[in-house]
Amino acid sequence: METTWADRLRAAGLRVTRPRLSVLDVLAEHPHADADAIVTGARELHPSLSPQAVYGVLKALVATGLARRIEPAGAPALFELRVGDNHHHLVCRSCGAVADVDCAVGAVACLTPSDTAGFVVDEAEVVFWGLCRDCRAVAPAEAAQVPEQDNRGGVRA
Amino acid sequence: METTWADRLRAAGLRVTRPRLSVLDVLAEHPHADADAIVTGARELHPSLSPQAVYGVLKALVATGLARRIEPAGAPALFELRVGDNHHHLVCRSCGAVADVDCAVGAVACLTPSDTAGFVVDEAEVVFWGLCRDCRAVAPAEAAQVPEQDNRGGVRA
DNA sequence: CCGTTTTCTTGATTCAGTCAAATCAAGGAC
DNA sequence: GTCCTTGATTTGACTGAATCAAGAAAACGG
Repeated sequence: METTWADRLRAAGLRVTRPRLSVLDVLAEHPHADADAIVTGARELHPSLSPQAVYGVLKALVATGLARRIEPAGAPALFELRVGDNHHHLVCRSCGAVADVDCAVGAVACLTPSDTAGFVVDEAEVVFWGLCRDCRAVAPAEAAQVPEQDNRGGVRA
Repeated sequence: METTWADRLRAAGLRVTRPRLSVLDVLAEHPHADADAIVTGARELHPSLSPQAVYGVLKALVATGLARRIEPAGAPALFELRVGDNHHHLVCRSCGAVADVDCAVGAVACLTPSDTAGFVVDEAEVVFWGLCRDCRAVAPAEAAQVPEQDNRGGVRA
């Protein structure tokens, strides 16, 4: 990695602090971590780190575009460092695992709703819901009737 | 409307109760109401209605497929009665207004991510973010730099 | 090394939503 | 029509994510 996290923080007009580097480190290792996981992970590098500090750091990172916040329905917010590359997400209904997926073929069509109802659209967010490989393996029978999580609606395949 | 709400409740195996009819009434009038708005609205028809009752009713409606729950990032959950017609949503970053949008041309492509990473996808959820007509009119200057809500990331148009 | 400014810490608070026990009503049986 | 069983609602306490505020600490330009 040529540009260090410290460089990127400075470039974004943020001071380089230990909590911020710790959080960035955790995010680099766990690309879709929630605030709690980040606190736990970052404490290995900076034991005195408080949850509020993490929230503050994440807010700063998101505000400056270094990180992105994603909020899957029914789960705490997740944070990721992949920004500006137009990717979407696969979310497992069972375990909540998240995987990145590059813009699908035909994605451009997604950006042009048939009727914008007067809205000026600046972003299209796509979330694919399903079961990850592990959860399929663990509970293939329950796959048809996902427990506690049906009827989120939307486009059915 | 030929089939009444009472009929639909019975068809779904649910008892016909005043709280449920009140909630359905409010949802019919406000197609994207949050729990709080539903409580307020339903109390005009049934003053003693408690918030927990509304949560219970909504849970039952969602579980039986009579209603759908949508959870825009950063806002309380909304509920709607349009189910099973594969529509998506336009959400205003400024005021939170939600509008329905029928499946865009090319929507089928949305259901086929280029790489599913081992997931079995059963649903694709699409949310279009932008500014509604009213908010554009009120604050055309702030439109470029949306207050308190930037960097949600995703596909940029 | 010092001072200013940003950032972090500590603690309290909000808000959406859930859980559990007790009461009450819907709708079938009689 | 009345009783009874089951399911729904009420009441109240509780969880968990996230935010706010005030003081302490650290970053970094001079």
